[in-house]
Amino acid sequence: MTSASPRPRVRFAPSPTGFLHVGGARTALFNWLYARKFGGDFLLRIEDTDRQRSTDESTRAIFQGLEWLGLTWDEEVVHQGANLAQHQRDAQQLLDVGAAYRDFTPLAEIERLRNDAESRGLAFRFDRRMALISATEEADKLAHGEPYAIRFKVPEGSTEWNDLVHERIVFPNADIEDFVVLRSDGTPVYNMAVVSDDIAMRITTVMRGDDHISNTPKQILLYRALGAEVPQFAHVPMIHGPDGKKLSKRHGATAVGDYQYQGLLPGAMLNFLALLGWSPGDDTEVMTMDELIAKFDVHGLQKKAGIFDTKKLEWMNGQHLAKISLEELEPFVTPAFERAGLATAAELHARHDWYFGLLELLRVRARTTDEIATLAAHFFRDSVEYDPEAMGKQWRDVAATADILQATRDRLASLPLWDAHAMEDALRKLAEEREISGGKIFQPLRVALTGLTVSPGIFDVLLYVGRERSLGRLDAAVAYLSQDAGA
RNA sequence: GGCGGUAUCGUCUAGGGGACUAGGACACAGCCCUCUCAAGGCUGGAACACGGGUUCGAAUCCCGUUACCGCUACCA
Repeated sequence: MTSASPRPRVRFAPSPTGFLHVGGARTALFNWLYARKFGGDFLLRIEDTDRQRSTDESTRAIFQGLEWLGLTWDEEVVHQGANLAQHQRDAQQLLDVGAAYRDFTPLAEIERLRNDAESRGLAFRFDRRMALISATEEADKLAHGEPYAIRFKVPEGSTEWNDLVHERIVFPNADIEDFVVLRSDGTPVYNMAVVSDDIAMRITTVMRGDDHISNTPKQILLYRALGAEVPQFAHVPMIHGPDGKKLSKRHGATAVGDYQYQGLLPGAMLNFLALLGWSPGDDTEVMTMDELIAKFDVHGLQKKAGIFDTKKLEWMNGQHLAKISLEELEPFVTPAFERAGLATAAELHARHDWYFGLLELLRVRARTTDEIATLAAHFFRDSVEYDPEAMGKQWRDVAATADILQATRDRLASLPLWDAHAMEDALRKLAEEREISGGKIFQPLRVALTGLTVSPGIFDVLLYVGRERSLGRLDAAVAYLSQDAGA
């Protein structure tokens, strides 16, 4: 078995047939963490040999997704499609060393036999003898340019490896048929291309989804036949939807980009993904990237598929939202403010202290950056829209409310300084004089200032809405109520 | 069908023979805090798939069963 190299080289090898999937992102993350942890290299290979399904748009989406997550790769991206000649050379080498043979059986014939067997409920298995022909016959077919596939000659015995997450896995070779490595049109089959590329890229540890476990014995056989060192393998579990089936579009958002668009923080996404299928062994959950790197260990990898729980993702995002520095947070929130049409980045920067103070107020109450923008709306708008439910609840007695709001306005207006403590003292005193609870003043006031029954602390709202606008909103509320009473 | 993988609260997980009356987190419920909402704190319900072994002793080791997932292509 191979020994762990001091400088591991790992890779993430997605097919560009769609957006970056959360499952792929997690596989990339584990590889990335492993590389960072041991000072190795994290490489990216785009497996674009399937011309039908591969698109440049998907390739760009994968780059974009990885960049957003901060999962940067160390060397130039490898495009598998560009390595055709190398794949063919390796397939030819298999032929040269006698590890593979030419199969002139027409593809149509194989398909016919397979369909036959299947219609009778039997499993079709390619029989090596079908391809057995004499040397002169083969020379003749070659001379006539007859097409042939190259098949790997699976040896006797069994193939086993020590998986980093599953420990020992053994496959009897008798269960593996002589698989094609190079099609009759000269293109390599998946397992051939992967092994050829991983050898060329000098990959030391192959960490991928456990749906590849069954491919692994074939690949190990290929490494050996090619005289290459067999890398270590780590098969990480899949991600399933809430119904236990493989995560797919019908489960909702599965593309990393969807979450970026919803206002998730990449750090939260990564933290959540890391914990789905991996555990540091203790109870720590909310971690920075540096902590993840420090704590990452393949022994903490789970064998069982995990279910994607968006509730916990949201919670995780809320934790990160509240914990990272405002400087780190700002670049993610400002675009949300711009999208919501609240202010431009320039306007926000011009009011830096006010803006950051506002963020501090709102971030603990939100679970996404978009939600912060939503909560911030009434701090920007000129007028307030009264929520009918809020009015129904806090402004029931119209005349009394107008009266208390007027009194509130007068007290606040008479304050020499627009200061939270002074405001609280004044309003609590007003409540005392009227023999009512503070809430009886604060709640109607909240509706007047925000139109809603929920908001940050009322004195913070007063402070951040500002003196002029606060008093203006109170005037507007009193006018609105008086008009209502008159009607 | 064959082969392979997996199996602890609804979900993510800790656990690697005795510290398990099975711990933490999300979600849920209640309480506290409190001007509302969050956040935070406390409390509660909630799991070792089943059956056999091995052992003085098993969630932990072995075997079987069941369920789920994957592979079984000249797809990736």
